[in-house]
Amino acid sequence: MLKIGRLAELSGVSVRALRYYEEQGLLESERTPAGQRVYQESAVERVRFYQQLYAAGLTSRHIARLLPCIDSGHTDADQRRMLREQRDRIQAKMDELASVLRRLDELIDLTRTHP
Amino acid sequence: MLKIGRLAELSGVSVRALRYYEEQGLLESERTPAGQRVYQESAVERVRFYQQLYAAGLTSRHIARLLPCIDSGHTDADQRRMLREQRDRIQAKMDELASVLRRLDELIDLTRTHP
DNA sequence: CCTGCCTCTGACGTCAACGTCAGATTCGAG
DNA sequence: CTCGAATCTGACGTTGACGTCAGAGGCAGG
Repeated sequence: MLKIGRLAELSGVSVRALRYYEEQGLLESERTPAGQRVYQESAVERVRFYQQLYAAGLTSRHIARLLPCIDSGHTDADQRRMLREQRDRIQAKMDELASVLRRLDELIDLTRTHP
Repeated sequence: MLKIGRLAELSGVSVRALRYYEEQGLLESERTPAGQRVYQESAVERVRFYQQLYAAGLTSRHIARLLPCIDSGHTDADQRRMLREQRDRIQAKMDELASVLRRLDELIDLTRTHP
């Protein structure tokens, strides 16, 4: 059982971010009688996963729509379509990054021989 | 010789974006006597390259600092450091994307067998 | 000369994922 | 009990890459 500050530490995000995730419907929390948030240990992994998804260019809304798949393993046609959509988008982005990487490497080589 | 609307068409960005690039010092333009912008054909390629760099997570300022390397092929120590910095950042991001891709693929597999 | 589209500058609007601040509570160590 | 640290809600601020709108002027065809 973690309080919000501890979860923030363990998962490497800010307290504000965790409250924001809850606001967006991504992260549930129990409450103490006084109203303080309490999380399961498993929340650490979940928050880290969210960070990866954000870094991959998904929005809160995308993630919210993926949650049912992640939690239940069950999906309707729409969700499966979205999963593939995001998958393809990420693949495309990787290709683009690879292309930029090659160009930067060329530049680096070029400026090593031409200082 | 291209006017701004034509360049926007050919390079796939908005007219507003082109003016913004100029504002940020990324794109020069000649001017007609009446003050309208005129570009070389080579601007098309350049703008497309900028789009790739933006997509790779660089900011206008980053790109502006890279311009001397791109144009002259000469660099000082600071610029070389920055080139490697961006290169490494992009590599790290690709690794992260690859990781997310694997997880999404797992999910897709899982939801194919568990519809 | 008229007209409809293009372009100009300048300025405010947008969107997402938080940062930050204020003021009030609550917790926990001593 | 006390007092500093952590937490709460609510609300406004930030940043980057543009979108959008207003008002004015330029350009080509008929």
